Amino acid sequence: MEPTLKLADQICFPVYAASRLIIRKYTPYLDELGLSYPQYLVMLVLWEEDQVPVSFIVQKLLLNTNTITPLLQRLEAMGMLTRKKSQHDERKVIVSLTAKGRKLKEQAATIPSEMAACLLSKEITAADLGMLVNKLNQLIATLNEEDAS
Amino acid sequence: MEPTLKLADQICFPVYAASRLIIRKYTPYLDELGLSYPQYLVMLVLWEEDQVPVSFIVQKLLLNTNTITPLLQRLEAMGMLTRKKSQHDERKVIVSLTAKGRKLKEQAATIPSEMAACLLSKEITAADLGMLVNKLNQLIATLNEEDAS
DNA sequence: GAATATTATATCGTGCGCGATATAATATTT
DNA sequence: AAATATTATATCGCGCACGATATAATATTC
Repeated sequence: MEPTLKLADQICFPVYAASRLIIRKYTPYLDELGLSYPQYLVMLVLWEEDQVPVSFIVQKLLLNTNTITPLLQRLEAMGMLTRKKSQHDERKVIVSLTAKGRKLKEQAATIPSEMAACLLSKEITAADLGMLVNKLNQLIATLNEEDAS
Repeated sequence: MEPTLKLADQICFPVYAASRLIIRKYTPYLDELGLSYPQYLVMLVLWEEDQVPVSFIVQKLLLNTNTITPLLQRLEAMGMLTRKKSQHDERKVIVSLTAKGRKLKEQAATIPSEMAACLLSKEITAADLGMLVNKLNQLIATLNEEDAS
């Protein structure tokens, strides 16, 4: 398929639109937790691994500190986490969940399966979704390694 | 694959991250045109069909007027388009390209193939991209029709 | 045809995303 | 060990996205 200036032909727009629509679909569930979508992503990272430097979250979410720092400051103000300078290297800031932040994981436990149900349809099976995740992760890897150079 | 609270397992994050990384990759090309990515999308719509109401662009890009109106105002200030009330229905605002806006299409003509080249790799073929576009469009259709209800 | 509902667009406030820049701490070089 | 470079995080400014609300024009109902 020769790429053209038509909206539907390009990969960029479907990915961009799907991202926004999926996030919209998450919103009612996340409202119950009092989290925005990016805040939810930060919590997902910390629920997997706690007491990590800011750089770890930056790397996982493929965002920069100019986005992550304000996000963490808001989550700190909400009482979900703490930010404290590392003793070994005072440049690093270690992010740790509070009890409240850890507790929230239980409340979030049902979200993934509820969301998966929202995305399935006659045209999109669970296998399709798995394949999509797979190919998108390869695409991300390609785009990300070029960045490093 | 049973959905879990792990970042990598869910569809949401890969789509979100891929969207941002693809847009980042567009940026140097769009800088030459003096356009942001959302502004580029508006121009893509108008290059396909000119003299359309705001609602047409809203529908094509799956955005709302609270995003589109300021976007159009900036593009108008840049001299790319004009906004004029419809004579038949004064609620509608008709968006039309200026000569400058039409002219920009020529300069943008090389972007799609340049971008496609950026996204291809050992792991991602042109056929993969085609399939991705296809499945994402189905996903968008599913998410969008539920909205309408 | 006056009252009400609907439609189309605009405005406002908040939280991202990100390029550019700043700052402070550690590493490296000389 | 003083000068320089690098690393880790933070700040600033601007343009999206979007929920909530406003406003004006047309349609519909009574």
